[in-house]
Order: sequence, then C-alpha cells, then structure tokens
Amino acid sequence: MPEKVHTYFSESEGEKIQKETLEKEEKAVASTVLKEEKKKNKKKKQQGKTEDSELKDGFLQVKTDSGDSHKNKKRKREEIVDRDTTDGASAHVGSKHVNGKVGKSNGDIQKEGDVKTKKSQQGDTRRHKNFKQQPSIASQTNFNSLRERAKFLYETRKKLPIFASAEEIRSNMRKNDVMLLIGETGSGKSTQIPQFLVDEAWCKPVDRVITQEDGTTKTVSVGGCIAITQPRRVAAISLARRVAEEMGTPLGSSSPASKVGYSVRFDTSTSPSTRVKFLTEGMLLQEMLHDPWLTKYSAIIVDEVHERGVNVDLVMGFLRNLVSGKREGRGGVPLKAVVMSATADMESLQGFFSEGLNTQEKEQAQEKAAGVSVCHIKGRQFPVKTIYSPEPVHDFVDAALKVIFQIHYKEPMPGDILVFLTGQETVEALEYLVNDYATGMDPALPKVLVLPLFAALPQAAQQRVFLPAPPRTRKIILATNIAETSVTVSGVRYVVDCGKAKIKQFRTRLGLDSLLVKPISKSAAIQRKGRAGREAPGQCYRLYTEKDYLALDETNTPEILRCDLSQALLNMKARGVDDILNFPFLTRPPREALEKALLQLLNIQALEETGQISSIGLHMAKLPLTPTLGRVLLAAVENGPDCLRDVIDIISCLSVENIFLNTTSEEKKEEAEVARRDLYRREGDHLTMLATVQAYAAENTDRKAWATRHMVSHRAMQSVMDVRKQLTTQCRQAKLLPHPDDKTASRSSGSTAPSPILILQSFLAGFATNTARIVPDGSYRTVVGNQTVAIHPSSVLFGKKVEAIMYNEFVFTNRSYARGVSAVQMDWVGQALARQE
DNA sequence: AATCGGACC
Repeated sequence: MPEKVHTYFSESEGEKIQKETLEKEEKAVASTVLKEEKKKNKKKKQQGKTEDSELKDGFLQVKTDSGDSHKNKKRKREEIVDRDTTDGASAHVGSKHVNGKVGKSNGDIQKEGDVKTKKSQQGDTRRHKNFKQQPSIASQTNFNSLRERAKFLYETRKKLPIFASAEEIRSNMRKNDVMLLIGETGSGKSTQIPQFLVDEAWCKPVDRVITQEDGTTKTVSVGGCIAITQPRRVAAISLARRVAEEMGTPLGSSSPASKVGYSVRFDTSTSPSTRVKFLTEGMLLQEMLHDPWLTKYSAIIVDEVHERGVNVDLVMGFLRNLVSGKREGRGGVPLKAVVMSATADMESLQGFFSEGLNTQEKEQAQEKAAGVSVCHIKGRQFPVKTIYSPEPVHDFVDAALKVIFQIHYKEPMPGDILVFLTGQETVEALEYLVNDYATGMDPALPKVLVLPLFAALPQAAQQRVFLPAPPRTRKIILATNIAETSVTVSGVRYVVDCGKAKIKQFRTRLGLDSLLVKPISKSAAIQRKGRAGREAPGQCYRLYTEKDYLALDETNTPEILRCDLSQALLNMKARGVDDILNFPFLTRPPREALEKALLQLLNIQALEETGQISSIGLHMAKLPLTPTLGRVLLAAVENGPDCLRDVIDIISCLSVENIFLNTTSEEKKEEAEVARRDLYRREGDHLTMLATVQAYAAENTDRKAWATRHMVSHRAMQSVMDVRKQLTTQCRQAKLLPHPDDKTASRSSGSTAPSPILILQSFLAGFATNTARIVPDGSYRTVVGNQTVAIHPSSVLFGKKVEAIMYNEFVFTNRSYARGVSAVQMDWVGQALARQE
C-alpha cells in the first residue's frame, strides 16, 4: 500500500518530512483530546522543519517578528485560541502548495482557508520564539525582511485574476464615486482592491472647515483611510494580516508605522498611520454612531454583500445616503464606495445607488456627477461536476449514507467528502449510520473517518476536521451550513448536499422566532458545490432532482426580512434617521414589521411618543446588546450597583451561545444533572446563569477544568467574560457603576446579595411581553396573545409548574418553546406591563 | 409532545 501514501504528496523534501509525520501519526491514533493535543504539538515542530526546509524554495517562509509582544494579555489569549482553531489548516499547507505546483498558483487568497494558514504560521513562529528564548531584539520590527516578503508576495499577487484589472478599477474610481464589483471566489478582490486604491490622489487626507451642530466651525482632517467591511471577525483579522504582509508593513498596533489594521469586537489593532482597515460590519455601524460622516475614510469597501446579513443592509443604506448627500459633515469631500459581491445579482444594486444619485444631484446637473461603474472579475475555481438524484429523496440522511459509500467505493483516494446537513440531530444520526455501516466494510478498502462539524461542537472536536486524514483513510465531514461560509476544510473533493438548511424567521405578528428546515437557494447550492473545487476538480452530489434545483429561489432571503428589526431601527434612530419608512433599504421590510419594531422600542422607552429617540434609547444603542437586554441593564441601574453587576453577569450569558454543553443522550443528561447540581437555581435559568458566572469567575486555578467538570462550555464562558468586562467598562464610563478603586461603593462584605426578586424585576422591564401564565391543564399561555408555549427542555424549569414564567426567547421548532426561563409572579408582570402603558 | 442553522456590536 505504500503507493497510496505516495500519491498523496509529491516529491519535495519538505513534503517528505510531512508525509513521515503523518505516518507516525497513524501509529498513534489518538482517541482522547489530551492525546490529540500532544500530537498537535509534535506535528507543529515538524511543521516548523517543513517550513525551514522550504525557505529557499520560497513557498513558505517563517515570518520574522512583527512585534506582537506589545499586545495585551487578553489579546494573546484570543490569538492562541484562534491559532488552535485553525491549527489543522497548517497541516494542509504542504498539499495545498503541491497543488499549486502542478496546476494552480499558490497565490490566490481565499479568506477563510488560505489566509488562516498564514495565521497558523505566525502561531508557529511565536512558538519557535518561545522555544528558542530569543533576545529582546526580536521584538523590533524588521522592515527589511517585511519588504523582502512583500516583494516575494508581489509575484504571486500578479497572477491573481483581478490583477489585470487594476488600472481599470483605479480609473473607474477616479471617474465615479461608486463601483460595483462582482468577483467570484478566488479572484483576489478582498486583498487587492484596497491596495489598488490606497495610493490614489483622492485617498489622501485633506483639511476642511466644517460647521458643527452648534453653529461653530472647526477644521477637520477628512479621509485618508480605506475601510473594508467583512461579515465575520476571523475574515477581517486574517485579511488584514495578509494585506499587511503584501504591503510590507507591520500589522495594526504592533508599530506606529503600520499601514494596515483591523477592528473587530474585543480586538482592535490599528496605528496612527493606518490607511487600510478591515472591520466587521457591526464595528463600522458602531463607529458610525460616533462619527456619522465617516470622516476618517476616503472610501468604504463593502465585501460579501451577497450574504445579506442585516448589518450589511444597514451599512448599504447609510452609505447610499453618504455618497449622494451634500456631504456637509465631510466638508464636501466625497466618500467613495466599492460594493463587492460574489454573485451577479447586482442590477438591483446599481439601481439602488444611481437612484439616490439622480434625485440628489439633479439640481447640480453636472455631467461629471458621480455615476456607478460595474466591474466583473472571473474567479478561479476547479470544475465541479454536478450529479443530481434521479428521484425525489424522502429521507436525506438515508440517501446521504448511500451516496457516501458509493463515492467511497468508486472514487480514488485522496478526496475527502463534505456532507451538508441541517443540524446537530441529523449530523449525529448520520455519524452513527456511517460508522455502523463501515464496520462491515471490506477491510481491503480505505478506511473512513467520520467527523461531525457544527458550531455548538466543542473547540477540540471542531479542530479534528482540520487534521489530515491518516493514510488510507477518507475523511467524511458531516457539517451544518457552518461549512458554507465560516469554515473551510481543505482536502475536500466531494460534496454531498441535502439541499436544505435550518433558517430562522421572525414572525412579526406573533413576536415569535421560528427555526425550520427549508430548501436552500440556488446561490447557497452553488456555494456548497464550490466547496468541492477549491484544490482540484471535484463532484457535487445533490440529494434532490434537477427539477427541484431549478425551482429553488435564486438567492438567500436577506436577513433583514427574517429578523426582529428593533435593534436595526434603534441603530438607525441613534444615527439620526428620523423617517424609518423612507430609509433607503436595499430590501424594504414590510411596513408591518417596521411598525411592530417601532412599537416594541416605544414599549421599552427607547423612543419618545413622537418617535424621536429617547435618552434611554440613545444609551441602549451604544450598548452591544439587543434593545431588550439593554433596557434590562438600564433598569438594573435603578436597583443599585450590586443588582447591576449581577444583571450584567446574566446578560453576558444571554448574549452568547449556550453556556451549557448540549446533553443529547439520557445518560449525559443525568451526568449533567449531577455535575451542575451546585449551579442550578430553582428560580430558573437566569439565576442559574448568575451562579455559573460567579463560580467560574471565582475559580482562580483552572477554569478550563472547572468548566469540563461542570459540563459547561469553556469557550462560551470565555466569551461571557469578555462581554462582562466590556459591559462593566462601559457602565463605569457612563458612571452607572462606581470605579473599582472607589472603596465606599464596592460591595460591602456585610450586606446580603441582591435579592433574586430585584434581578428578575429588572428583567421584566425588557421582557414584560415575554411572559406566560399557567392554565388549569398545566400548560402555559402567553400573557400577551394567549398562545400556548412550553418550557424548552434545556431549561432548568423544564417540567416544572410555576405561577408564571418570563423568558428570553420564544421559538417555534416543532412546537412553541420558551428558552431562558425564570419563574416570576403575576403581579410583577402586571406592574411591568402597566409601566409600558 | 423530550431540544437551535450561522454570524455580529
């Protein structure tokens, strides 16, 4: 069988080393997380050698220090977590670059995959540094080596499909303020466009005299910086890292001379010289609350518009107003915009911008009036053959099982299989079936390694998908739509697509979220299929007929049509958009949905009767919370600092993913019951969360072990602590909480803990309408609307009967559930509702 | 009548 092994990698020296590593690993197949950790470390060292040996080749290069030592502690922790997440990707670097040699250039940057690879390299570099105990000189930025690296990278940049269009793009942007760019996967748009534009004359900062709201004037520097928005944090960070390398500049805050930075929640890394800044859409919206005219920027590049998250729609609306208005807040300096999408549904976007430009600039009637240019860039993908099911499929788990083994029997190695399913339940069902079937498989055949992948999966288990398969083994990744955009697994040549996904839809009339399995769109189907063609030609098996495919919607339903709009509208109100109904929505939500959200904001006193934003509302908009949770926080202020601190702890839990690990099996559930006994509170989930945060925070020796012991998600708890710190800091700045060194105000040791009653009453200020009372048959009915609702099985109150409940979320899956539930008294509910009248 | 797809401030 050595043949098989040899076909996996070609012949360079570095790859041989890597191959040997893999063989060694096969002998020590690790089954426990602990073993995996060790193995990883071993491999990393090997990886380091691989890189060294390839240095002269130039495919990979160990980065010299980029001054990371200046970063604060928390950031380091996050980087380590980050690196670990993507660690496995580095193991694939070898094979990826081999592919580059035989057919495909290694230069095309694919945000989620390739750039992550860079990150892992840096992680490895840091490890080396620690190992070798390098002297402090290493913390200085080595500009020469940065320049050399950039020079080398330039050669690969030149081969990107987009590179030939650089001059056309520059020229378009000189003529027009807005450009729409359709660039398929692998075109290089996200990394190259900012570099094409940053040295343009219009991108220089200029001083302008601006009349402020109070009538006074002041001189302000306008422009000079380009922002590129991303839907996801990891993408923003890894793109920034890559572009910094290509530009030969240190990254972010590591040097005052750094020209490239990024900004995501909990992690902003910029310098006074930052000219290219990658940020999440949410972060740009946050910046706009403080700087509505985006005076720092000469251009905003909006990337991945086709994903149509609610934030990108808001950004687009604000941007349209900014490019078409009189620019008074910018001293007349234009703000340019590049809107980038992977799919070609851009005609509507063109209309969206040109409509605004026409109406606003009609009077000026100048022929050089900003128009909208459009640019198409070819992508770089390997062909993927589509195989449809000849018959409609009733049970896609069963159908997937058959197709998986059909591929496994028929198709040569290597070539991993990525299966798109709908959720944890289907993933685990198929995992069981594949493993069961594989036990009876002919031992002469390659083995299969089944790897589940979904967001709720613990980090260590997620990482397993990035490890290369042992020799003679085919990886079968069973994933939710996390693998559509957020996670890229290398080595995949076969995709199996069930054609469905769980999609959340907010039902305005009922105030209810539903999470149902629905057919995906054509563009999602194309996206899934594309995952088979990133490294080599591939195949996509669709578990539905071609007729079914043709009947699918063209694109995903924009999130703005599927979600509760209150947070979006509060942000708009805080930005000074008074007339919500006339806001330039890319897709206009139904009037009813807008009105419902406005009413909701009015109910929680975020708006005045006039529809103007209230001072409470303005405060809420600045908090990184949903309006309801923001309202709860402000209500807790009234109950004193001790209550506020506790409420912050609970809110922090509610605003991250589930802190308790899922218990799927019956034994696990019992196990969890025992492990969490000291955390459970009979008052409900809110106080249980409080107990959990406080116990976790009090654990000073080994929080990870504590989390494992209590079957609590360590990853989620880390996020909780981040949110908690952010909220606490914000409350201190707003003088809602005393400063920590203010002795008189710190929690006095003699006083009792704030009563659970005060805490729950604070919550009712935001959740008065999320309440239900028990009826004689023992079920619950909502106080407003009288609908049946059941306590979700994940709640500590599941199966319990109390007078009334308050809940964080009202979701419909196969029935209506209340999630995040606490027991309350009906008269509290009455009082809270009365206050809203 | 027994359990949530994926992001983000």
